[in-house]
Amino acid sequence: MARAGTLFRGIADEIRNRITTGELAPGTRLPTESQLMDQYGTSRNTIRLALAALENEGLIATEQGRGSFVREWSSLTHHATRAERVDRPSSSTDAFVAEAREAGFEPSTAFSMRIEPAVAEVADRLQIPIDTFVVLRRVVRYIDGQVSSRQDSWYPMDVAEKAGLNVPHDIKEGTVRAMAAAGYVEVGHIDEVTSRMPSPDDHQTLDVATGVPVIVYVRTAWTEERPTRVTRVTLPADRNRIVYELGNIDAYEATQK
Amino acid sequence: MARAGTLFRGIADEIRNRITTGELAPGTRLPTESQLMDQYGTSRNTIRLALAALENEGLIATEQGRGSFVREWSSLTHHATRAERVDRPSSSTDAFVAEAREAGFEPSTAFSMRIEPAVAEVADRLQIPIDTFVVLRRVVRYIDGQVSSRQDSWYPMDVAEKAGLNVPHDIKEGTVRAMAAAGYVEVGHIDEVTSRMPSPDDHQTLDVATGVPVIVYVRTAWTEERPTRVTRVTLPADRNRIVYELGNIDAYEATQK
DNA sequence: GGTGATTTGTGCGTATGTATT
DNA sequence: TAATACATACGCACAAATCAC
Repeated sequence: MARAGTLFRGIADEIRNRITTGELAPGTRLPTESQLMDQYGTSRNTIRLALAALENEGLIATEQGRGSFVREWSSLTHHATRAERVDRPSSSTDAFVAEAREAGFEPSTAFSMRIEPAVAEVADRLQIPIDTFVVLRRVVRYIDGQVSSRQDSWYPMDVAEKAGLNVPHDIKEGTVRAMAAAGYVEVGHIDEVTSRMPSPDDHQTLDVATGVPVIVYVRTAWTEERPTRVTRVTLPADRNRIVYELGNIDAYEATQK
Repeated sequence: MARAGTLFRGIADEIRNRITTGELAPGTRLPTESQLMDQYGTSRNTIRLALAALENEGLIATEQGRGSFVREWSSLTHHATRAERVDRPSSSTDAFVAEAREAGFEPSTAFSMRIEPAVAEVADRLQIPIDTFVVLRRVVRYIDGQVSSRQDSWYPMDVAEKAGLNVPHDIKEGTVRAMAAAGYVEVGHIDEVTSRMPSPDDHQTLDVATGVPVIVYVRTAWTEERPTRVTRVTLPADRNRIVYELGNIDAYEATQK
């Protein structure tokens, strides 16, 4: 019962302990605000400060009319190196579907395409002038109806046209393979991984709650000649992790047996 | 002036707009709570709800007695693939120092070592029983006196002894090279990248503010025979990004000229 | 160096709205 | 419909940190 300097922090500490020790398991409902007021002999305001602190740490979620609940952080693996490897039979989407089904979930995807002027983030990486038109292909992935990730890929206009990417539907063999068939063979890429709190817009489009950051990685891929693709993947951190497999994977898998 | 459903959200929206449009630049001080009360004709409580929302989005930082300020998100690059490459002359620490100096900062590092029983997170990855003793080597990196990252590496006892890693000081040639010299040649690794809100402990040890997530990646490395190392790097997201360079980097660098 | 003014932090109370049960 | 529970908004007081003089 180590009460910290202030009342509400002390209360938050105690509840946090009960969560991290497992006494309050994920999904468990916390006592109501009234009960906590009685229990700690404080005002409702103080209780709400404590609960707000825990919510912003991603530990609990409060729902109007229902109560506060201990939040669960499951994690589906996003294979950053496996998804787009040309020498493997699975395309990016297929890897997601396989992973989800294996974990016992029902995956689905929504696809869209549009042509837009390149913003600085994209133009710089593609080495083209800002506002040059580019093709944006978006894939939103769902798990059991909830958004799992959003993936935006931008292609230079000429590359997209020659590879047939400027079409409003999914490409079964995968865009990387379609580009390779058109002569644009990717020989490398750079991934920039960052994390931030969701904007109000993200709360809607990604269905991500308060206290849960999003992971963002931006992949710039190129051929021997020039950059040909920028892909940005945005993932709610409470249900995703990114995995990079590098080097001799077989040696590791052998140790698992 | 699109006021959302509630007062404090509408106020937060307006201030957020002034920040994202650049009208309020990083470092700028916001109006005081009293001024905002007058400006919006609301109670202090409502103003504080709006400011708290912005703080938890990582947009502003409030300091007792001073005011609220627009937060800056700079980003130093953490080279995940470059740091430990054996075929390059720089060790992990050196890469950090070079990167920081190049960006005009003054880097420093603190090192420590201890022997401890392996927790599940480590034991599972090293394929050893829980509570088996392992060597933990910790590197805390600083930029201008502020923590930039914390790196913990765990080694199986026998590996650490043969490679001379169970010593309480830095190893100049790098631990990966020292292990290779002892016959433990890494042939691959897996990185698991996640993000979460800082715990109260992180707030202290990592000097990370409210509304700023931390990025965590756990690297499991192995030789042809078995896992030999688990490294966990924890980075405050407001001043770091992780970069993976894969494939033919030279081709990309050529396009930059 | 100190004092008072300013500014945010903590805590109390009350009332009403809205979603759920 | 009624009761419960969280959300929003008002008010007040004092503490703690900072700043200007």
